[in-house]
Amino acid sequence: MPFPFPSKKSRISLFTSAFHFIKRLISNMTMKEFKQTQSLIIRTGLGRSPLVKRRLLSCCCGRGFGDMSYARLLLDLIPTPETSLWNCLIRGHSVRGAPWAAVAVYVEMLASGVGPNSHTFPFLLKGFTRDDAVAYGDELHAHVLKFGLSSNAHVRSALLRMYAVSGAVDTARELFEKSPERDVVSWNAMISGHNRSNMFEESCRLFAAMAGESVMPTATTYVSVLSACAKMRGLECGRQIHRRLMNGNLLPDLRLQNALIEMYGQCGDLDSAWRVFRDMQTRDVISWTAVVVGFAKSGEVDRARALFDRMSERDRVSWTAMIDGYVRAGRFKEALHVFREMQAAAVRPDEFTMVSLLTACAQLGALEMGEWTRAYMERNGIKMDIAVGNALIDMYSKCAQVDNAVDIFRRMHRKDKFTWTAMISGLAVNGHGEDAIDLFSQMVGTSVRPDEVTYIGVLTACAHAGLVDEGRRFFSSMITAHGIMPNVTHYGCLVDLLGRAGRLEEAWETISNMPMRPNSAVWGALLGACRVHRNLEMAELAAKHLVELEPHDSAAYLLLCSMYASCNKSEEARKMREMIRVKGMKKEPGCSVVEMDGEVHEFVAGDRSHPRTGEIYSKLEEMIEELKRAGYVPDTTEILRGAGEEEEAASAAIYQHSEKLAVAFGLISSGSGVTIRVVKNLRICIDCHNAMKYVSKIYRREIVVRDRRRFHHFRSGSCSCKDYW
DNA sequence: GTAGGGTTAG
Repeated sequence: MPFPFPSKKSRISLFTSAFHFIKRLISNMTMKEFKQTQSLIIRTGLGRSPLVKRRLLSCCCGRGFGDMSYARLLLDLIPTPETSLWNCLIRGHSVRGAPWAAVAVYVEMLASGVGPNSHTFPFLLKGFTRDDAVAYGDELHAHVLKFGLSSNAHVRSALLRMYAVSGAVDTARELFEKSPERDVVSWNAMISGHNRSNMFEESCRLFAAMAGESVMPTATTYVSVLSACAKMRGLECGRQIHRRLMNGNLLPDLRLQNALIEMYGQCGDLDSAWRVFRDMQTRDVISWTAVVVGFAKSGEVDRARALFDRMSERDRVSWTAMIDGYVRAGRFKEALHVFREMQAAAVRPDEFTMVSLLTACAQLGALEMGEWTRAYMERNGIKMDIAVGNALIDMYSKCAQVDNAVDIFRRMHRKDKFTWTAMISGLAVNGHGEDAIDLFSQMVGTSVRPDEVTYIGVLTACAHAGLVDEGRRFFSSMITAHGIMPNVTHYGCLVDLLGRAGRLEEAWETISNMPMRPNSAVWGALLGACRVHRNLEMAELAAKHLVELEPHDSAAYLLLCSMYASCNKSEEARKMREMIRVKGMKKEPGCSVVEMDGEVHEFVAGDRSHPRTGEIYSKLEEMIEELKRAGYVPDTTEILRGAGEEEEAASAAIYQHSEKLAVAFGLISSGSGVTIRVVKNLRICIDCHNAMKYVSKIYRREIVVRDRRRFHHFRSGSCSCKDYW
């Protein structure tokens, strides 16, 4: 039944109420119902009205509903669409995360002879990511100027945001400072933009400057500034803002309370974080996640887990935060377990989850799981961003697969300092010192600046490659060329570098002249060098310092013991053992992990907890016999024992070292020729190092042991470390 | 008939 034909004025009001009706109707509709409604509209004659066409188009482009190709058809039905209609289409593509399509529509609009208006650019730029901003940003900015839209506040804020997401804070600032008026939205865009570029002090400075210009902050402003305080651990600044908020009228506000929890949590003030959380009337998943992260980061991962278990809703962020909490706590197996729970809960992981997962794999040396993670990303279309790339490089390096790490490195289009640092260190610890140094010179040729961690990789590379003079040069160039002051770790590398090369006097001199107190790593490096270069006198001095720094660790004494023994000073060795026993010093329990079929198996010395423990021990027994037949003699100098204990007991203990158990397990649970990879928490002991060489030869297996300091690739009876470690 | 700024994870 057609509508009656009333006067023009009442016709407009009738149409208006019809539009509102249609709008309400359409908002919850499927596309099919929408098309049915549309045919009804056409039949009633309403469809001829440009207003109705616009409404239909607008609904089609809305979020969560509609169909862009159908919207396109509708637009094509309009003879000469004006800017607002094109804007609808542009907005549709933007909210659907397809900024390139939005740009294409914009270009088409221009080609059809229609110019943009002040609404066009906010729509167009809203969906821009970093890459879009880099690709189209400057040209679109030129369009803004050409069409005379640069004085519009909305357009300017959209441009500010665009420059901020691409990391071009300087351009954003220039635009901001040239603005005729700076309203609160543009200040907010500047503050969040600096947050995005990790320039948190500048965010706080802008916040102060804003007050100087009497611009009233909004809730958005406070959220951004609190986030900056959180990231820069600015607890005092954060507290001041909290006080201001309590005196103002903005609280309670969910987003602000979440930002407060986050700020307190990151700054380590868990009591305050908990108080804010406790006093909230309504909490969302972000509130819960923020408090879980707070506990996890302050080392209370079990408390974090207890809260996590109480969450009624868990999204990918909360799951990832929990995984990361275990990674931070060094509980990598549990991290992997949480990931499996996440999958069981059917929550889709993203690239953040992958980074945490890969970090756990790297630390465990779990290559299979790491490879699985990579394949999982490809299967599920999780994008490999720069952080994922960095995590992959690290994972492959820590699993001794340098070639794969290099492959990832080469394929990364963008590289940040973490990328370069991961690759340089990866090459260095895997024994490719020269390549690491080559890479460093390439890095210096780019705009990416090395930091103190990069230099640790560089110095490690020099040490492993025996490049003493280069190492010394790099050490001075870090100050002169890059303004980085060496810390105690750098001095440790330098001592290691000189010590390995047998320049013990220079190493000693370095320690004497360093501007800070040497730590145990520095003395440990010297002691290790003394052992290799058989300088008992200096070793005793180094050990003395080491014991002062770590009185409960027997490592230094054990090393001395073995030196006394090899210098035929058995009486000193005996006294040393006696002292260790009397002082009740403990050796940190050694622990080795080995991955088989994607599962991580953990062994401590004398471990009998493994389900296949019977088989493992009989293999171990057989293995020791084979080794002995081939000429292996157990070396028990590093074994703690009392005066009455016999050699036999000492060898029994040494046979059950965790890495031997791990290798025995590897031999029974993998096919012939398969490489066995073991990750140990301590340095590998002399006897195990020797035994591994025999195993690699007798069983024709490649064995890779990653210990606390480096990799040992055992192949055909010898080790890549050339017996220096 | 439509618009700009924000928070949780690496």
